[in-house]
Amino acid sequence: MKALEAGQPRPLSGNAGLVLNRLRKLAASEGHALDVLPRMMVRTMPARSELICYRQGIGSVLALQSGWAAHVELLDDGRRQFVQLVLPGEIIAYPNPGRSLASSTVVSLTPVEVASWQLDGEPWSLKAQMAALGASDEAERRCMINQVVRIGRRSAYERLAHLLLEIRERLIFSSVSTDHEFPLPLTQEIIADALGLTSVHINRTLQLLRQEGHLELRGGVMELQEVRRLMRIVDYRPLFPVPSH
Amino acid sequence: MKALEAGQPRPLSGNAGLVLNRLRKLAASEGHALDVLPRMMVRTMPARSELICYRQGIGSVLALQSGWAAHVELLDDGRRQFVQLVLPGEIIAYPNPGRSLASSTVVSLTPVEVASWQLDGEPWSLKAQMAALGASDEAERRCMINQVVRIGRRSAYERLAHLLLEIRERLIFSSVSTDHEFPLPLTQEIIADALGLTSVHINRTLQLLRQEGHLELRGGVMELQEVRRLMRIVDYRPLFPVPSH
DNA sequence: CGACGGTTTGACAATCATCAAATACAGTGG
DNA sequence: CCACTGTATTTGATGATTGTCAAACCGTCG
Repeated sequence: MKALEAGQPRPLSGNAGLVLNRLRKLAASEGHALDVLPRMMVRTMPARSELICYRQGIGSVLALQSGWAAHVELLDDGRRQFVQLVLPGEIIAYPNPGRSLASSTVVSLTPVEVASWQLDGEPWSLKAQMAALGASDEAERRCMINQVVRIGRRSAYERLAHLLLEIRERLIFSSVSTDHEFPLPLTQEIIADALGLTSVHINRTLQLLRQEGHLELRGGVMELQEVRRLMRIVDYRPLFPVPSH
Repeated sequence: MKALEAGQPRPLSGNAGLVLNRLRKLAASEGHALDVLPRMMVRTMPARSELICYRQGIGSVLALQSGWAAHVELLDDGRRQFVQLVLPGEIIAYPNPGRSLASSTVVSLTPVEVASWQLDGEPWSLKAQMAALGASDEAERRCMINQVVRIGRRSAYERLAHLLLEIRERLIFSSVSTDHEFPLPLTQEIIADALGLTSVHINRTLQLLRQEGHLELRGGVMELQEVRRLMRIVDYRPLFPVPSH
């Protein structure tokens, strides 16, 4: 039931960058202005750490300063399902008034830096923070809906392409990647457990997508080709409203 | 984008029963006392109505006074996935400060009565209401996690049994059914679209479960046999903490 | 009765899982 | 720098689960 033990917590010096930036954007989308966050602490943890544990109390806001994580569920015969990925910059969990127990377990998929801070401050600041967290929650919910539809009603081919498109969009939103390339530090087995497939099948599907010229993957960097076309092919709908131009 | 049009809204006379009862229980689990709700309106709608529509504004709390509904997603080639069922007594949607747009479409699966009321009142009452809605949200999130794991990592046999067990538990929690019987007014096609399978396969799996003596289904009433055993077989974990005794 | 929606059945095909082994790759210590 | 170890990827062969298509059946309602 303990978690978040590795690494010494240290105050965050320079860039609260990713996290703060993303929360600003989310707050803005709700019509709130978010300037600064309370003093952050950062803790480094290796891959496969439990960042939070189901039913554990949540005292502060936790976010991924860097690295990847996921909400995970295990069946008693060893089957594993990643319910939802948590990408760099995104919120891991936060204390929601009234329900401050974690509703699922979150593990790191890579080495991570976990930022944490108390949810407080001046009323106006707090309001902006809550708005940002609410918007984050909302986005998370949409991702989970995507996840259900992907797994429930799409072929392996579609699942994989759709997930990659979603990762791309979320990473772009958090300003960690540009239009056509993004880091993908996941093993094929992890991808499999995120998509309800086997790693063998992920491997073959990946090859197929590569053969058909939809993607290139070298050294943990994914490059999707002709994103718009791929979106049409697998019926991908943007999570965030597209800026009209 | 319009919704909730059929039926005349009428004030709820007698029993706000199910909904109120369930919210009371949820509030209590958060340490709040919920006595009464603001004046409710009830509206009757046929099956297949859109109760709320994705991105539609939500002005009041909506709950299922009676009947069944579901959050639904459609792919452009006609594939359908029910992301989550909404059972009698449960909340359909409510205006969350900061994010008051519906995050998915909800349709009725049977004729329904939709109760609605404004989220207001004395501060202490409002607080209790928010606590109840928060707890409802939390339960919903757990259901969605269940849904992802079911679809992602379980066989057809397990999926069906697991879903039935979940429906049973939720209906018991809302006091609409007793220990060993519950109404199941869903077609096999609806169940299929909830489980990411085809109706043909649902049919065969149902027969199998029946043959093995796990269930009996007559006239829309489901009777699960030896619930504890079935729970063990499909690794079902209760949504709500079991009252210790 | 006829029509309609839902269920049931059968034959067959496709997708995806399983198992096992080979290959590539990264880190570690000599 | 190289062998050595462990983990991740790739490949092949085979099988199980689930989907597809089509038709028959059944109950209800007009």
